[in-house]
Amino acid sequence: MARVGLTTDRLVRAGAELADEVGFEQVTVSALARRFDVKVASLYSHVKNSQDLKTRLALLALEELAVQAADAVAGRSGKEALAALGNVYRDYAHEHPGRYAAAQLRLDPEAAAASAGRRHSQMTRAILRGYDLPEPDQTHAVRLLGSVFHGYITLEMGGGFSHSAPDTQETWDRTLDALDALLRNWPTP
Amino acid sequence: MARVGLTTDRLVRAGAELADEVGFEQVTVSALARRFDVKVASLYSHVKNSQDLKTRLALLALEELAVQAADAVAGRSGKEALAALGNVYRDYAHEHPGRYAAAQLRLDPEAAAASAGRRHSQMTRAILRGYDLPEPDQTHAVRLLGSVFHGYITLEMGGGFSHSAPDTQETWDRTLDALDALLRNWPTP
DNA sequence: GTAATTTGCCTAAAGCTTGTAGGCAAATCA
DNA sequence: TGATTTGCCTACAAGCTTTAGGCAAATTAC
Repeated sequence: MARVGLTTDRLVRAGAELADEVGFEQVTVSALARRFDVKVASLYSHVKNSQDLKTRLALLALEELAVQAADAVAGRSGKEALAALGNVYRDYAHEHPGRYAAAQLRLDPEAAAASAGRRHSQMTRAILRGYDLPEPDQTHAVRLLGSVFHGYITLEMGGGFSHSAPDTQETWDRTLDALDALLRNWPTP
Repeated sequence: MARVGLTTDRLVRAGAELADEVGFEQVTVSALARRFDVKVASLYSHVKNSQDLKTRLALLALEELAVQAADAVAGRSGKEALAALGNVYRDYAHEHPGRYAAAQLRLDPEAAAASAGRRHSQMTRAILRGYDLPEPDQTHAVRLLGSVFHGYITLEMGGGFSHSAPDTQETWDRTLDALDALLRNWPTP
């Protein structure tokens, strides 16, 4: 019996490809075994269970996103930085829909702590330096930006904006304009 | 063999309760049969298949949400209307997490057309009457509001805002303030 | 009120998924 | 070359989905 050379890492990377091809929901231990032409039980030496596999996919996606986000934000500020960060998320979701879905998986506290999650919020916080918001408004703004980016991408990819003009790219551009304007004129009650 | 009196409607309503209790993902034909103390195959006379059941749950949730939204918006305008609409979505998600998740199900075109989806976007559009935006900005704003509401609720419920002060109610209030300010000073390039 | 028809829930069975236990052979190490 | 570790295997149990066909309860007709 020839050995295929399975490793946790190869499984996770193949799982990510599979997710992008057929959707995160369809990533199963069975499907992954099929892809390596190997029996299902063989995977359980490398991955604890289905949940473990999905968590690893989420961590991979969060990590990839954090790297790209850091690169995009570096050396930019103000609206340029804002747009760069938003585009990273949106482009990643379009290019890797399965991975992006994986990144939304609800992680248990330990996994969340070990994830790139904190780097993401700090990236957003870094952008806000250009807008000079005092605390706690800065935290509110971080959450608002996260909401808009994530909500927009989810609705756009879910077809929520289909069936109506104008096209979504224009709305995205105007959304970034709107966020920039909002941050520059942040309301203080 | 006593008959339980299954109907499609009772199944869907029970499915909605089940979804709120254990999560939309855990709503299965099996679990529903168990809840009625009936054999699994019996459900297939009332529901085409698992997908059909989930679609019906989504339509129920969209309908309930549309009714509540219409009621909340009626007789209000401006920021009051904006907050009322946002609160309907957010409160519904907190009270009926499973149903809210169901409402996010991607529907096939026919189901989408028969859904309350259009009423939702028209409700948002109605709110914008108080802000006097010209087309196509109005459409952009509809999409932006949808993104913020949906994104915020998803992140809040997914625990994305946990582990950090201040509390989410405050951020929500400030988010509504920010959206109101943004719509009153909508940037035109 | 009884007979005929419809309808509701049943048993049975196949196929797919997750997960565990134990085994044999290939790779690695002494 | 022999001993040990490791990788993928077979076998099996249990849960979910879906279809086919059957019997009995409810409904309708006479």
